[in-house]
Amino acid sequence: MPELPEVETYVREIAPHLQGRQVTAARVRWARTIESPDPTTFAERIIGQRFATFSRRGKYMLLGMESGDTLIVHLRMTGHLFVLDGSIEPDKHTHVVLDLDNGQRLHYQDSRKFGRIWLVSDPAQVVGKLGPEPLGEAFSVQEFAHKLAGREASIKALLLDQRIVAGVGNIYADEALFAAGVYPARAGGALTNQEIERLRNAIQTVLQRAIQLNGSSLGHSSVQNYLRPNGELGGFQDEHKVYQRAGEACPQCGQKIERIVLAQRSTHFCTICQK
DNA sequence: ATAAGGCCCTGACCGC
DNA sequence: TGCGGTCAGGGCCTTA
Repeated sequence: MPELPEVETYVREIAPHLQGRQVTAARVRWARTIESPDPTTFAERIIGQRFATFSRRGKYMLLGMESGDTLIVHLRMTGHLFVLDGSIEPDKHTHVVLDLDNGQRLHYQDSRKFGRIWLVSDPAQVVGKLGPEPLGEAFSVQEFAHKLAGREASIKALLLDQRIVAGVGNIYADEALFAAGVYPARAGGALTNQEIERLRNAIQTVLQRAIQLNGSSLGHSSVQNYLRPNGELGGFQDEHKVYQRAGEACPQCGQKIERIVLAQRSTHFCTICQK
């Protein structure tokens, strides 16, 4: 599922295909994909606009238009963006199609229909409540410790809370907790300063390595939850130490990796290495 | 304010 | 082969 490294890869790889391109037509084939404005207004408003800037905030892609509007895309579980030749017709899972002035088309495809798209004048109305970027200076040990202080919820649940830190999802939460040697069910407020620092560093290390490898691709050919815009797989799934490896040997100690459910999410960890 | 549970969705997968 | 049930999960919403 697209988390920070996957969205980062998306932004980087799709930018050259969209930079400077003008939208000449827009089709919304599944209305609920467009969160704001309403789908009809969305289509009218985006026609004639030109892509100018490309960035990411948490798991949100921010495509800045020349007009000052921002096209915001959240891929959620199975969303994909592809820039394809205009001769290729959208498949049944393609919910939004933008025609471009060079004959190509931007397809938004999402088999589970969880993903959402916004066209707004102020991105803060969508991403304003997010916590700090985990790879930025704002994600300090002190700030992190402050957010965890007094919290009874599991550290796993808190890592998934985008107001605490933006961009970490189920995969990278499990991998970072393993790398930091922290048991996922521990109450967030019970972590020592040393553990909080280890966890912050682990989040950064894991995310940076995943970005280097263009993210993690999991799933099956027909329900591939993440593909790069060119259709290729990411590479970090081969370096997952615990995620979706229940029953396999821990790469550090050989103990069997366990799977439990926390915050309604599968959670994978080593009973020996994570305390 | 925090925590927990439901909801949205569809395809894969399992048991019969 | 077909059918029904279960599972996965991000973010938002409701409930306690």
